[in-house]
Amino acid sequence: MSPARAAHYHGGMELDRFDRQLLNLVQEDAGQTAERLAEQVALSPSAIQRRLRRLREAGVIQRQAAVLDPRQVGRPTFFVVSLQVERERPELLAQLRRWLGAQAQVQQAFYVTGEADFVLVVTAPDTESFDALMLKLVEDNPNVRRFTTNVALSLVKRGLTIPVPLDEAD
Amino acid sequence: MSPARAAHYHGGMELDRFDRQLLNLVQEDAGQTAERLAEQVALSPSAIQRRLRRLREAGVIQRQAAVLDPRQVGRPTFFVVSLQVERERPELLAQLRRWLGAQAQVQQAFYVTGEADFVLVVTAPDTESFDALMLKLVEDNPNVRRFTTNVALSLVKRGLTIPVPLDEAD
DNA sequence: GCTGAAAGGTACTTAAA
DNA sequence: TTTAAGTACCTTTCAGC
Repeated sequence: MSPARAAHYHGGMELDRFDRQLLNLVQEDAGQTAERLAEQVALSPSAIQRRLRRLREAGVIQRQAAVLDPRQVGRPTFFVVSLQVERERPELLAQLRRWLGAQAQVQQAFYVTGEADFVLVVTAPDTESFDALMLKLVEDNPNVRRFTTNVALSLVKRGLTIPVPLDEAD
Repeated sequence: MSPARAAHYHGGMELDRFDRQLLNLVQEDAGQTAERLAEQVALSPSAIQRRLRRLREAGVIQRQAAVLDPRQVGRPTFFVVSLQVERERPELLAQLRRWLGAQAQVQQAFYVTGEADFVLVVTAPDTESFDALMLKLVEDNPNVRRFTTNVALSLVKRGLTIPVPLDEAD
C-alpha cells in the first residue's frame, strides 16, 4: 500500500464524496429507494445501489436496524449506569464484557477512562425490572465493586448516527 | 376504553405475539425479506408485510437506520459526558436541549436524575474535535456549570435494541 | 476503473377468495 | 388469512466515458 493511501487508511475501503453523502443519508433513513437517494446525490439509481452494496460488503454499513418507539413497546425508561470494578484480574473483566454483551436490556456499554470503568445504557419497563437486572449483575460478576444509577427523566436525543465529513480530511 | 385495555395501553396500538416477534427480528436486521421473516414467525410473507406496514404507520417502528462501523468512517472515539447545569431558568434548559439536538456529534442525550443533569454520548474523530465541541457547548449555553468526560477506550456493545417481551405482560 | 441505460429477476402490494 | 395478478424495486449486463 502506498503512503498516500496509508494516510487515509482506517482498516477498510476508501470513501469518496458520493459514498460519504450516501452514508449520511442512509443513517437517517435506510428505507428509501435508490431513486429517491439519486435525487439527493448526483448519481443514477443503479450507481447508488452498486455503491450501497459495496459499502455493505466492506462492512462500512454493518447492518440496518428498525428503531422502535420505546413508549409503544412498554419500555419507556432508560438508565445510565456507571460501573466500578476490581481490575486486578483480567479474566474477570473479560467475563463482565461477555455478560454485558449477552444482556438484551443493556443497549450500550462503553469501557471508559475516569472514575467509572464502564458506562451502560439500560432499558427496562420499570424500576423493579431494572433493580432485578442490577442484582443479577453483581451476583454473576464478583469483580463489580459498585455502581451508580442515573434514571433518564426524558430522552433529548437517541441515535447511532455518525456524521461523515464530505471532505476526505477528517 | 375498557379497564382491561387500559392496563396494556402505551399510547399506541395493541401488539400481539406475532407483532412482538417481528419487532425483535427487525430490530436486529431490517433488511431481510418478508419471506425469510416468515420462516421465523409462523405467518405468510404477505401477512408479515401487512403487519410491518401497520407497525410503521402506527409509529411503533419509527424509522430504519443504517448502522456504520465507526472505525471505517474515521470516527473511532466515543465520549460519555456528564453535564451539570444551573436549573433556575427553564428557558435556558430548553435552549440547551435544542442545542444538543442540533449537534450531529451528539448521538444521545438523556436528562437524568442524580448528580449530573444530562448524560451525553458524543462521537469525534479525535480529542481536539471533541474539545472544540465542548468549548462551543459552554460558550453557547451560559447555564452549563460544569461537565466531566469519560473517554471510551473500547465499545463493548452499541445498539438501540429494545427487547420486546412476547407475553403481553411486561 | 466507474458511469448511465435497458433487460431481467426478485420482492412487495393489492385484490379476490 | 392465503393465493395470484400487478407493480415497484433491485440486479445484472453492456456500451461508453
